[in-house]
Amino acid sequence: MSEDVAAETLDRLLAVTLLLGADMSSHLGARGLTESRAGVLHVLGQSGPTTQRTLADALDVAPRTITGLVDGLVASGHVTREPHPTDRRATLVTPTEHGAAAAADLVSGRLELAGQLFAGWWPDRLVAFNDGLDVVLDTLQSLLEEES
Amino acid sequence: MSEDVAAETLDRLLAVTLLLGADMSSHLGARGLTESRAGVLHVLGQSGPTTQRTLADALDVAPRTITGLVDGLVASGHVTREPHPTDRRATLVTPTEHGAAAAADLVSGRLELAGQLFAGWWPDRLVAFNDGLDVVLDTLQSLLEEES
DNA sequence: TATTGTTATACTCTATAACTATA
DNA sequence: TATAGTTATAGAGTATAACAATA
Repeated sequence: MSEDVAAETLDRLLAVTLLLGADMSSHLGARGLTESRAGVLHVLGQSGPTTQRTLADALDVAPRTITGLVDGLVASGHVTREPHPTDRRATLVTPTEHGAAAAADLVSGRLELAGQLFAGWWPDRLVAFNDGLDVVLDTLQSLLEEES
Repeated sequence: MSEDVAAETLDRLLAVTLLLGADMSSHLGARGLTESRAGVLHVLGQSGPTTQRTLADALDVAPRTITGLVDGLVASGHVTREPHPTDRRATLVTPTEHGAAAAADLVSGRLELAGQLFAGWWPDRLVAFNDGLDVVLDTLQSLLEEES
């Protein structure tokens, strides 16, 4: 009985991830961004001009991948490559005005989405749902640590 | 105040989707499958031998994409291409024993994951969480319809 | 010797257009 | 004429290995 409900819940959770992903990437596409490139922009928005090596570590991705992502962001005018002031090996990736505006748009878009999703919820329900997500998050983290 | 909680909740939901995706694909990778190829196998498990055209419609993907996915599944021994008995244009994609076993494994793996995630939850909490997900699902569907 | 970022290469997924064989 | 599946081509993301320049 409870197992059926658990399976249903997982199904719903998976369906939510699908739709959430679709919604996010439709917003990104409208701004000429992809998910990975938006991730780079997001890190830049929080840390300011950043080394590609730092970006690779922050996004847990190979340095070569950052090269490609930054190539794309430079081509679309979201970002520039500047020489590092003290380390001549490194380059600093810096958002342009256009890129900073896009990053700000994404943040406000996420706030708007949060509002749309949870607007009609009375506080207790929202808090309970949030707690539930927290438990799921912890469990998933433990599971992933076990596997690795 | 409530807006902050909403934003936090969305953040947690996004974090859950990330970890869930990581967990799923680690299981898939262990079986030599990718997400899309597992989707093909899943459809085959439910419908039996299937035309590539039908697969493309079921997965909402271009026919050319199915060609690639089936190529991969044939190479990994999960699937065979058989001539269609009456329509010589079409090919029937059929799971091998290995493919059928992998599909069954994925189903039981998902049940196991559901158990691990929600095992310790008392029924009321699980039902409430499930209802919350349902609301989120409905809202997301309306949002996506608006956009398109 | 270690690190930064590159080129080279390869694999997966997706998509469009043009084409062949068949219905 | 329409359909099934293909080749051709392209772009996105990821990954490994080898390498140049610099620390």
